[in-house]
Amino acid sequence: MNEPFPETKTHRYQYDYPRPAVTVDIILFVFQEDQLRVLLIKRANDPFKAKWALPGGFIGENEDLYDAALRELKEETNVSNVYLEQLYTVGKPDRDPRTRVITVAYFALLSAEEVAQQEVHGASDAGEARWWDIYDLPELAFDHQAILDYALQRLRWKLEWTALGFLLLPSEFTLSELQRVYETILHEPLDKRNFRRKVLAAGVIEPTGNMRAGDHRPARLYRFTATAVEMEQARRRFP
Amino acid sequence: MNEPFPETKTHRYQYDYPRPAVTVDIILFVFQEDQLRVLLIKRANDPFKAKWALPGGFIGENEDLYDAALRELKEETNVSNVYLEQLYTVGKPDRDPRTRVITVAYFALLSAEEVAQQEVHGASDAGEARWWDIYDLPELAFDHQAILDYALQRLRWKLEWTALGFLLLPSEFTLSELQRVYETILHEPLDKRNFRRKVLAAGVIEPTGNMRAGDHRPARLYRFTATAVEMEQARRRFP
DNA sequence: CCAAAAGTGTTATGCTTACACCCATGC
DNA sequence: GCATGGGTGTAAGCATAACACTTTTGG
Repeated sequence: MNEPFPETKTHRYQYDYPRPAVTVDIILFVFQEDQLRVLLIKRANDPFKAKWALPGGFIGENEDLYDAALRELKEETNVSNVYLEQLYTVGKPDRDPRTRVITVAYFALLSAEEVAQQEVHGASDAGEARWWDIYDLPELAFDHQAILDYALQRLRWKLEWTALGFLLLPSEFTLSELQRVYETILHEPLDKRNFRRKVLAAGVIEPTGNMRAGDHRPARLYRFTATAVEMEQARRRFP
Repeated sequence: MNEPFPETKTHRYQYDYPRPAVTVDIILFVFQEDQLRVLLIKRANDPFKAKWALPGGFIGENEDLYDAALRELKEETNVSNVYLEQLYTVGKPDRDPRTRVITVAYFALLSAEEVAQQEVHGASDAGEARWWDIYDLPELAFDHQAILDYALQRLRWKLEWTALGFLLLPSEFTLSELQRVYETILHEPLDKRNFRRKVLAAGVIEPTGNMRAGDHRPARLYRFTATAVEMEQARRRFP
């Protein structure tokens, strides 16, 4: 073996002009225990050691941005069936004190069913990972608070104009559960009758015929319709 | 002088991991002669030699993405007073055959007044530059057609939900002129009375008191209100 | 039988749409 | 006086918002 560099040295990539490092960070939203939560990872190293940060990492040499986000998500949370949408690209020169980093932020929605199936805690090699209530966050590393604020803004907006709410729920859900998702994300109470009329009129959900037995009167279960899913799939990607 | 490399060789920038090149490209819209137009530059070199491409270039080593877009715009068109908004980031590994390039696309709106003041043709050192009717475009280099399609979609959407139309007009304009902007961008005819009622009710424009003398009955001139401009300024930036 | 959540209709209001004619000016 | 674009109102239909009681179950 005739390595060009000794083993203790890393390989060097050389370019004629300076290049920034490019990462993807992911804002992964879930709805658990009547809370809207995001996944954060406690940083093991400086800078911002012991602060919480969005999961993410460097893009591969021959990897599409979307694929990189999927891969990071898979590495961190072991989920693959997820709604993923590009959010924004940040690139202030000093946002990472080590080197120039440009970050393409994605936001992701994970259904409750998949959250239950996955073991997310400690899944990261970057440090401790846990879910945080969006309305009770710790101090965040880098400019991640601003990215998260923007993600929440976009999520709210999409909720009002598209039919994204059910992506955070299991495949069968009651209208009250759906309403709680909306109320939690929008952070305001909604009128029950108007909510039901509106969501039913939109034609994005249909009754499954099943009922959810509970402590009290059983509730009709709904699923989202195939066309609603397709519409979101079509909208989510560039262009 | 003890240069580490001979003059004929460029300096080398070295990193431990591969890094993509990062560029900003700009979709610059103007409204001229009842057409919605974009600025394109004819490529002088391969790849895609003699094809038309969006103006853009590499980000500086210590330059914010937004600033890079502003600088490129200034270099290409000599304009600085412009509405600029981040559109999308594309990064398919093979979109540029030479090397891995990630492009942050911005879209920009230039008022008619400024277009008139600037000399845009030939302003680019990258080759011939000219305005193209958005509905009669040449074949484009790279994935620029897809980026442009997306920019147009976003422009239409913003036009319906915000009050962006007047950014393409001179500071004083008639309601008919404003309506023509909307009709051209949305690519559909609008009802004159409804259009006027709606735009006036929105409170984003106000009469200046002046009249435009023309071939026929003079038309009232309007300006957009200070609050409307501020609202757009506030909305445009991340977060 | 009581607590708790599910479910259900009507009215008033404002917004959107469709639609046709007179007005002021230059030539 | 005529051609050209500027300017104006109304009625119908539709979506939204406000609002309170009955139903079904488990304990």
